[in-house]
Amino acid sequence: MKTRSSKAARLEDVAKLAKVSTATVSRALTLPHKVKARTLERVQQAARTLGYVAHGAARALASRRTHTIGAVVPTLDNAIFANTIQALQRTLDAAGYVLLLASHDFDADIEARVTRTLIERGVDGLVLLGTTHHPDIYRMLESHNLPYVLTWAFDESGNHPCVGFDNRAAGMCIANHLLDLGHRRFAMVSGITAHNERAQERLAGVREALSAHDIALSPGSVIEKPYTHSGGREGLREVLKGNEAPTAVICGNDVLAIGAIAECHAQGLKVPDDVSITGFDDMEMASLISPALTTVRFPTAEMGVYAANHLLARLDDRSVELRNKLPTELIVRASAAAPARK
Amino acid sequence: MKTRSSKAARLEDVAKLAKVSTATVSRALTLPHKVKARTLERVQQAARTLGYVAHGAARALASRRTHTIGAVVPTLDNAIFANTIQALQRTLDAAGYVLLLASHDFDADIEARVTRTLIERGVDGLVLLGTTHHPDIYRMLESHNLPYVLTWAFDESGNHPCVGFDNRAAGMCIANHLLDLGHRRFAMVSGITAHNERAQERLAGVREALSAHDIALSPGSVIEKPYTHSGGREGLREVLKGNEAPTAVICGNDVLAIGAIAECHAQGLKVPDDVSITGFDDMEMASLISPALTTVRFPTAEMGVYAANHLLARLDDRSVELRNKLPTELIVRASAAAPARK
DNA sequence: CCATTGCGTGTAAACGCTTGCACGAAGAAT
DNA sequence: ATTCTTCGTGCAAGCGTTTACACGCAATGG
Repeated sequence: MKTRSSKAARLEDVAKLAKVSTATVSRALTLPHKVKARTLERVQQAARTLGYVAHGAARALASRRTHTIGAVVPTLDNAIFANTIQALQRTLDAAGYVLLLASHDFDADIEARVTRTLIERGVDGLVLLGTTHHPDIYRMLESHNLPYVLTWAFDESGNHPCVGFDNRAAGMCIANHLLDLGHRRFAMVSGITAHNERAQERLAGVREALSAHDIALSPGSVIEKPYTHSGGREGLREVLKGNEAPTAVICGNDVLAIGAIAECHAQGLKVPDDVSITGFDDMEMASLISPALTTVRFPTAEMGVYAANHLLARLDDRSVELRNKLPTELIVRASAAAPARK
Repeated sequence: MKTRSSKAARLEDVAKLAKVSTATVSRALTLPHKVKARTLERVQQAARTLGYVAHGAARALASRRTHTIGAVVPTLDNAIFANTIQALQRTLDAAGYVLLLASHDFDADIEARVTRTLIERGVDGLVLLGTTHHPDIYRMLESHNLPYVLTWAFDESGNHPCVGFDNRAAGMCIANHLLDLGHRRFAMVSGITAHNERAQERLAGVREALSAHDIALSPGSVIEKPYTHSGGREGLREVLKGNEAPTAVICGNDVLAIGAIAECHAQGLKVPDDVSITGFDDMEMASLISPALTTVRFPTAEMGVYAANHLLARLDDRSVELRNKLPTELIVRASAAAPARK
């Protein structure tokens, strides 16, 4: 039963109907304990009959709060980021906040542009992914005094609030596992390392672990590809071209690894008999493909939850630890085994 | 080089620096062709030196436009929805719009609540998924006169703007394919059909195709499970319990199908030799698992693009067709084959 | 019994922008 | 030269809230 015909009800309409001032209506709706129970009820009743829905922009303008958090991610096409975002959104929603989402496809300039757009839209806080960002981004964050938190990476410099884990340690971890299995000839199908410290760190971790065994990755055995299945397929093909075929191929994430495994199948290579393949992320699919993927599990959903709570706390002027390093875990499955003796 | 110390620059600051009125600055920034080239340049220069970023809420309040589009999806954890959202966000971004995102985990009440929240935040338009929604949602859309578009389903009633495809036809299509292969004993691991016309329609389509061959799905051979891998695994187990084992199991989407195939592997059943498995969606993973999945391809990204353009057109007062039925395509791969002769 | 406190409410001034209207200048038409 | 447009700009009135402050009243304490 709509009472007004042309336009949506405003605070003033509710006030009139409840025979109180707009101030009281405003308080009744946002700080219920501040008004007498009797008034509260009248106001609520009036709001209900009018189908009142607050005008967010007006509210934001007056209160200088939008109750909106922005998130900028490389892409949602990778299920693993979608996972973090899903957790983030859920946690924000429970606290009455809404998520503004943007993606940039691993392009630093686009990232700067969309971040600006989000700030312009008045987000109360911002979730970014990774530590490497366009200087403009950090500049805007600072000049707007905007709470933010970096995810998916742990900022060793200590300059930025962040929640993440040690990508380098993860790289070392997987490399050591393969070394333990007896592998000595390695290749890596990495993600694009430019502007992506996650990819850089994983590669660095691998290199570090290998060098402890006096093994170096030759230039031809490190291929950078976009984080897609076809990137994994191509990467595997290129890595095989080298003079000495690797017995283990470390992929920059599970998507690449799954692509690489598919390519092995296509080429008649047996995994792990002919070649061991590993990933990073432990996305759900990792356990479902065959052979099941050996990988490193990252706390994707936890990061979303933590990022949300971190920002909510700061917006509430509650104190929080600025940085949070979450644990990772080596997940041993079937895709990596001891190399065939030759 | 920040010029102001404490607070962000406002329009007035820019105006002062450029020695024009705020009106002119506003116009220079939003309707550049309305001001003289010389003035425009002065204003832009001033805006740049001050690092001016418009205040979205104020702008929205005055112009009654937020340049924000809301989207409400069941979940992002299914890559296939993430795919549509990714395309949606990209298209909106290109037009200067921003995406407010919410999810509800297939809960109709949560959906109504978050939709309300988005409307409250002042979205200019709304993208919903499916045709079945809480009456409150349609009520709010109407009373706020809010442009919206339904996706992932084609509204046969003709009451709603939509972009989607014929889920029932897709169901018939996959069933007919299996019938053509010679299957006669079927089971279906469906998604939860309550409040989900997509799941209902696919099931109905399957039933319709089978009944043309005088085959009926017994109650025990239709299992409803959440759209998760483990749902697929459990579904397959339960479906196998019936007195007559099916030679073909139609799964409600690819996620269920992948789970079902994994369960077959776990049980030592060969796909497709012992049992054929099919899905819906043709998510990327469908072609990468083994056996590769026979499924029906849905135009997921196209829906996102179309939904964005549809809303953008209406917000621009350009005319658009209200409904758009996109084609689907049977993708024949290895997971379904002729049943073994017995 | 008066002063003090606290509570519930109203008044009105922001909040930072957009935009209808008015105005003057300059060019076009008569 | 005079009138009519057109163009570029400024003035100022909103847009729909929140919130500091003021006010009146009741309860409390001395």
